[in-house]
Amino acid sequence: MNISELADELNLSVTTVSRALSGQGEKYRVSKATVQRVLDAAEKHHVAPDPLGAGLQRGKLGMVGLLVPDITNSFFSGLARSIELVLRKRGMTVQLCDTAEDEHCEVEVLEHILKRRLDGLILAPVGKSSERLLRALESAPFPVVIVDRIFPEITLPTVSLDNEAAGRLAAGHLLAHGHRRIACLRGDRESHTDRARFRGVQAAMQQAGLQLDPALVQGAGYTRAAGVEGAQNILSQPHRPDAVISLNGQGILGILEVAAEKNLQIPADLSVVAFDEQPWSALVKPPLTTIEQPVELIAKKAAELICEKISGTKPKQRHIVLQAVLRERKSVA
Amino acid sequence: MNISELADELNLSVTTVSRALSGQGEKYRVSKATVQRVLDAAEKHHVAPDPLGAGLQRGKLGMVGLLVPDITNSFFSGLARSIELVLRKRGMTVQLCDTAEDEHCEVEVLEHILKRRLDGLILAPVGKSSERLLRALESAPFPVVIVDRIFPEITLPTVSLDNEAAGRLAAGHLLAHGHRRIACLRGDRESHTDRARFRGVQAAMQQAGLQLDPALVQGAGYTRAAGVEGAQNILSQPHRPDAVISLNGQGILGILEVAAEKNLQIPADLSVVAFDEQPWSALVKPPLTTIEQPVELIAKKAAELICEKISGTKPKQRHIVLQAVLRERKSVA
DNA sequence: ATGAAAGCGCTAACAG
DNA sequence: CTGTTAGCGCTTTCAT
Repeated sequence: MNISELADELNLSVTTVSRALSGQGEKYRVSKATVQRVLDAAEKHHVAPDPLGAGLQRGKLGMVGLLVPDITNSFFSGLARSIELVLRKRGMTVQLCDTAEDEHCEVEVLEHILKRRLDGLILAPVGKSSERLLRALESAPFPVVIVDRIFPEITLPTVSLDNEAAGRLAAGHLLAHGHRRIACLRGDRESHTDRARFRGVQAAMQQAGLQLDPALVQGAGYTRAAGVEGAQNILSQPHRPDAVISLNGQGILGILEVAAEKNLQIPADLSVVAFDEQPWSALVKPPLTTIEQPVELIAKKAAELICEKISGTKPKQRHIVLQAVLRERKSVA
Repeated sequence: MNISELADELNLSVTTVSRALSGQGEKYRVSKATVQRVLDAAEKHHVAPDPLGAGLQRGKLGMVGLLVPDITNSFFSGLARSIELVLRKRGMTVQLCDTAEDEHCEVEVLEHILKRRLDGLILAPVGKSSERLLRALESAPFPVVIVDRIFPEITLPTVSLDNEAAGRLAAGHLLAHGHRRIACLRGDRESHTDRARFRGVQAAMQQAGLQLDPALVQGAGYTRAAGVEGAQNILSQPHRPDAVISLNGQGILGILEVAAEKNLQIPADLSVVAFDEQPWSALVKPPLTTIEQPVELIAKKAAELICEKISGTKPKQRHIVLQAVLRERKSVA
């Protein structure tokens, strides 16, 4: 049953029913009594305005897309959860797409999504800024907000971490503990995020009058396999580091795996700081010292930003930058 | 630009353009040349049929809902990832909802979702089968498939684990290693899934002429907090168990946390088998022996089932039951 | 091989 | 305070 059948049943016009149901009764001066009558009948018959019809008419569907590189990564699943919650409260729904950390897949999905009708898109890019991606983004017929992995070419609104500060935080902590030979497991080096974090690490080192040994800078990508390979490279060096920073959440999996293989004790043989707090960070032995991103806040800001863009309000800030926090546990000695 | 503007530009009717674009050119005998001309122009102008218009006309939107209790739980994020992938390949999109393991929230979201237009819904229920839930489900105007946590009252198609066999597998493994005093960290006891797993454990014990000590059966819920509390209860018993089974993926977090607090060595002081494989299962010390669900297969089956139901094909089986696998590592001695 | 026209369910401008 | 009507963009009969 749809609202026009409901209207028939109540001997009202669709218009009135529509107005009552959409909460515009007040505005159009529908009598309180009528509104209530409509509401009751709608409740009774489980009738609600069909979003397709409404969407077609209004040019909006009440749905925003969420494109993430890997929903399996707890950072992104946390993000998804919070974003969905915020948007649901505002009566919007979320369409999920996972690009499997694959640049090619990302562009394809994006091009596909842009043709479909969405009110907005929150995009956590794979990291690289291919020309095709940028072109696809430019031609988006709806607002787009970028989270997490940003790149400078982009003029779209972004919500991201102060990655450079976070990098400094991680390296600074290690330096404060007297470590000098510090390794760095990077993610995708074309990614602005990774570069900023790395810059932060370098800056902290330089400030201490030190330099990173290039042989100890490894890793290329955000997959688990990439993490393992990078860790492998780092920990196979003849002159082993006494500390390592994982610049992304997947990397730590590689470090732990390889360290276990090589029977390296953490933190006795190797101190570790890992980006991204995970459900199990505190549970491994030793509990991991991490750089925690304010996931919920990022999600909230992104959701708010996209809502503002959708409703046409000029957002106060176009680029929101948030600070990470050091969660000190036992993996650094 | 929409297809009728495209039609104008090509001096064709919307009809023809629509037919060409939807691949029905053949069927309606649109000339090859015309089809190509339309395709080219569409490509050039980034035009595709608006799904809202098409959806309204056809009564389908090409979107299925996915309702999970906790996208942050790696079982569900794995599920989401695979489901989304399968459905995307079929040209469908996924609407994600997270019910935060909350029964109340689940019903609310569900009632809301049922009013909106979806082609189908894949539901991983919170676990309990409230009357309101069942009623909401019955009145669904589109096909629904239940995954993971099923309950007997339900007549809808389901994809789930052979939970009883999985329970037997876990307990059997412990018994084979000579453990006699076995504890069990349960999830939500009103959940059929939890009960089936528990039944399996009991069955294996009985077969060995043993019985579970009721004091060693703890836990109530699928949240992390519930896991911690249950583990607390189990490990504070005067007569401590020599082994424990976590009947769900969150529980193991509690066990590890409490075991660490109490300075219990695994597996020396306590052997552990945990349901659900996690990205970090192999990385903790000691690496965890787990009961692994075939997540991808579950996802694939569920996606296929919902597609069959949507397209009206009679599915071969209504209830698909899959087997878990024991992943033996080092947490049992 | 192509087109005209109806209608999917809704909202909003325009009456009254 | 309520109703009439047009039209959102599309697919699909029915015509030609």
